[in-house]
Amino acid sequence: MAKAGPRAGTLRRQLSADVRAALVNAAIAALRETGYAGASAREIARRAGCSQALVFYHFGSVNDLLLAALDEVSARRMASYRGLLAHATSVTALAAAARDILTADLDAGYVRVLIEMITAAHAVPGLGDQVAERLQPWRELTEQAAMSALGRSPAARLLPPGDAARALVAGFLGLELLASLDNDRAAALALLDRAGSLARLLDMLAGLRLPGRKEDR
Amino acid sequence: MAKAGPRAGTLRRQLSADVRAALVNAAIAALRETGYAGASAREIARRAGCSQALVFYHFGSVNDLLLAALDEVSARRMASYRGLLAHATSVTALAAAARDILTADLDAGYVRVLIEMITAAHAVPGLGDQVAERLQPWRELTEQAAMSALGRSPAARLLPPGDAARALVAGFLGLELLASLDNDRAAALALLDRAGSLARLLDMLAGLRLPGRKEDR
DNA sequence: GTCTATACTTGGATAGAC
DNA sequence: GTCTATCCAAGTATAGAC
Repeated sequence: MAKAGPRAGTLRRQLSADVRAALVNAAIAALRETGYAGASAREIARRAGCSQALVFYHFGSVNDLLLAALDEVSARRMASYRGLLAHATSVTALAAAARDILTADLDAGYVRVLIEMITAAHAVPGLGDQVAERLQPWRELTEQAAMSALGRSPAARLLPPGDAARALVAGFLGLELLASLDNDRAAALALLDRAGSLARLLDMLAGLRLPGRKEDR
Repeated sequence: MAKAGPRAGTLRRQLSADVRAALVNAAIAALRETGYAGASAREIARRAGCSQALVFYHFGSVNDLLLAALDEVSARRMASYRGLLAHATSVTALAAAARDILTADLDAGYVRVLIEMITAAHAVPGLGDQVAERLQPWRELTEQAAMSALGRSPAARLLPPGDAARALVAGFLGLELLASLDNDRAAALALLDRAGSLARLLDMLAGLRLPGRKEDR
């Protein structure tokens, strides 16, 4: 997280890193609670308890700080969920994991941060590519999860993992938007429970058909 | 569209209505192309070719103009799609209609307008309820479509129309977000083609099971 | 009804003291 | 590295001429 740090790890350097971390955390909170428009240098500095000038000293511009905040969110998500998804080897397990993940994301506001940056990217020139870059690892993780869940079942023919991943990510984003609008995340979670039931059906069908197939030598 | 208009429909009144309409159209275009943050009174007036002061004269505030723009978008969507969805009496037909509708929405930028307002509602106090109000008819239309598509098939047990409608709306929003980010709507449409294949499977399953049921007297 | 001009506010970014 | 002070741009909203 430190910029370079080759020489002696002095106290000053440590304090400076603290400020950077505080600014990033404040930026995440501001994005989540007041949106991109409300995430101004002044607002973020107020939350971090420091001067507004430090935003520009440490990050160059507000946008670059917000991108650093998005990086941090991505890193946290990856650390938490990679393990959760690694063992989802059935559609049922994938649906259950998706439910846990959405719950955590809604609580932590990670999806909100993502949505704010995606929406802002539409208006701010050049931001789109940088946001897309940071979304990419997440999409890959989702695709991998879809692959291990669908496995070699016939469902993979009807819905390739790439498409499944896109649908899952889009679903997360859309559900968060609706949940934030009516301030009701229970409905979103109920929907994922339904998905769980459908997943069990899919796994059953896969189980019925798999033995009858005659490929893979 | 006119405010009241009880007396003689003079030329002046007509011209005034034209300005109102021009402002609403300019607001829609601004929301679509520059987002909520870029949809300022100055920008909208520039697009409408009139003075910035007229925004406040006719609509009182920028937010109220943007809500009028959302009303107009809702009205146009309803007029176009109600007929399209009325005859979707199978999941396959529903998927096909959804594909046509998403294509039209992406081209016209209607979903974009909606997303901008939903996202803004998160930050602007009091806006959420007004946006939710305007989203309601759309949700009802979608639910009705889901009902007529699922009909009395067993799928309706696993996925009630209300949940199906929520999933559809969330999917539209999420797909538009992703499509705008990578500037690629082909991927979103390809996904809906996949949904079409799955829908055919669902209809087949429903057809297999329906004859064997013994209720509804 | 429509315009120009302006008061007021907020935000990005920099300068310079410490 | 961190602060205060400041410049400049852009936005909302209103006043007043026409």
